[in-house]
Amino acid sequence: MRSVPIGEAARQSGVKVPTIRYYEHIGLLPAPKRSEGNRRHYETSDLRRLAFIRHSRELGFDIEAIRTLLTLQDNPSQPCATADTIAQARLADVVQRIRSLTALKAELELMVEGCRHGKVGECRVIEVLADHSQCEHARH
Amino acid sequence: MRSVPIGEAARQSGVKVPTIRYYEHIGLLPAPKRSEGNRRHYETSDLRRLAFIRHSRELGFDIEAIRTLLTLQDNPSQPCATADTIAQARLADVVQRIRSLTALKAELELMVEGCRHGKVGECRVIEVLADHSQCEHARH
DNA sequence: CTTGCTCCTCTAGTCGCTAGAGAATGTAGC
DNA sequence: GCTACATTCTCTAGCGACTAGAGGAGCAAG
Repeated sequence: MRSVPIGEAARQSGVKVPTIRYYEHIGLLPAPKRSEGNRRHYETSDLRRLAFIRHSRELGFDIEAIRTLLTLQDNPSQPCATADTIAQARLADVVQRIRSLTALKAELELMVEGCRHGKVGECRVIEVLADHSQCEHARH
Repeated sequence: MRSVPIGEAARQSGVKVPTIRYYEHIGLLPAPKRSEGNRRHYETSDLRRLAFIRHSRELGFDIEAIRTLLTLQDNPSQPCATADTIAQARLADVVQRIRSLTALKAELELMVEGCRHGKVGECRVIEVLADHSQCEHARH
């Protein structure tokens, strides 16, 4: 149980097999040792790195950001300003996204509520889509 | 001023020139008339359709949904159940997205707040990324 | 008639995977 | 050993919704 094949790594990390290979391909995950039959075998350190990547992706960091964060993790004596900046940028992005989605939600709700389930010709959904000015309150 | 070239259509609609051509290419926007010099010229009806597409994209509908919505708009005597269903599905999606982004926001805030701006080795940002269990409260 | 803008078509690239083909390897039961 | 099946391998191509760039033609003003 020192090292596990890719399927087991996938199971443990929650990252799909082709995605793990993809991460190796783009240089995010180091190429692991191979068995005699040319199969990848992952050590605990690889699995940790994979978990880091997965968690970062879940939080919405893009691959380049993760690349930077991993490099930082590999150099623990550096100042963490870069990591902080990346996280803050991501936070700002999330906040912005929530804002615009909330505006969207209000508008979609109005559309859906306004629909009287009759003919398309009188449908508020279609009407609003055709005429942006009908929903100026939530500017987007 | 009956019909306008593609640049002007872009300006009026807020859709970029290559995107307008792309919409034509995928059959979302009908191919407009051409001038002698082979330039596209858009009528008011094209501009209306383009505005519809743009507004729909802003609201996050995907191209296939917009294709359906446009077909509905072209047939106003049909029942609008389909339009309603599409809008409701989109609303449900937005609501879900807001939920998960809000959880994410909480987590990113904790990370960023926890960062003491020292070395990477003690940085909470990196630490949390490496260890998902440190943020179980917001399950994602 | 030249300058500079707009427009044309076409191909290829973006991001982060995902799907599928076709072949080899590993494992469990008989 | 042999067979069946699961897992793995490499490779290429596709997804959505554009975006970028090459290389060329048209057009309006000075």
